[in-house]
Amino acid sequence: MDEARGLDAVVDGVFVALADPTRRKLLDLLAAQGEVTATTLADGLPVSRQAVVKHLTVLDAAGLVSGRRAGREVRYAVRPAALDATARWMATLAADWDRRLANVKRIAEATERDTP
Amino acid sequence: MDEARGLDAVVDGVFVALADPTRRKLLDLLAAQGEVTATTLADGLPVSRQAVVKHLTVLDAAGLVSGRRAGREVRYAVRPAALDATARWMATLAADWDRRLANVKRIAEATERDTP
DNA sequence: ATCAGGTGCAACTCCAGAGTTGCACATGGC
DNA sequence: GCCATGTGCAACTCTGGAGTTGCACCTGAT
Repeated sequence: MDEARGLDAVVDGVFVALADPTRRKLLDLLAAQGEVTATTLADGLPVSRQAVVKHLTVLDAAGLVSGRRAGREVRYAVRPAALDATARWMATLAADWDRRLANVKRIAEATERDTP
Repeated sequence: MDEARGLDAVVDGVFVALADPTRRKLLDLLAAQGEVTATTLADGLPVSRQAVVKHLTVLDAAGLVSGRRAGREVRYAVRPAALDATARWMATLAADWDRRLANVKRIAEATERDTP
């Protein structure tokens, strides 16, 4: 098991991770190439390998990627679970807002009708 | 109309907006209270009104909230559309990753079988 | 044994943005 | 007209994070 934190913590990590454009580009590359090393990823980006490693650490903490050693190199790959969980969380939230907005609108109209 | 930008720009704005905990708290309060002023919102948070106003500007740019004047005050409310769009975008992306991972795994196993 | 390519660690610079304070401007109520 | 309340604008501080550089440490290959 790897998730002892609450859903809120997961969601928070994902948002922070996805807020950076370099990290999103990194996820694009990883999704396209499968299992790649940090050095290879740095070749396709305008930043140093160290910067890539730091980003991968953030993405790993967010549960969006994971790396495994293979000899002298570490291959990283994408993990859809956290992204999917956050997507569902957001969809639920959006639906909740819709519901509340409908309520507020209804009440406002009723009040408006009483005091024109 | 209010959306002349691409979907990527919308998604980017939403991620940046949601990455900040104070802004998420702000959205919570807005969703709970319906239409509120910046001053009222600041009362329920450990930050100044000016900070709240800045956050509301970011949230507005992301399409997550909108404010309308009512006399001498500006009432803000939540807008589910951008959140929902981003949620769908993420869900699609997660599904895409799943698909790619299945492919990569299949190819890797085939290669492994050829060169044991 | 030696070399090359990859990783890990640490110290450093730099700037965007989160937050503050202070004041000027508008608007509704009295 | 006067006051209270809310908004808008500008300048300022300060911390976190993105990025860099330099070097030491492994590991696979020859």
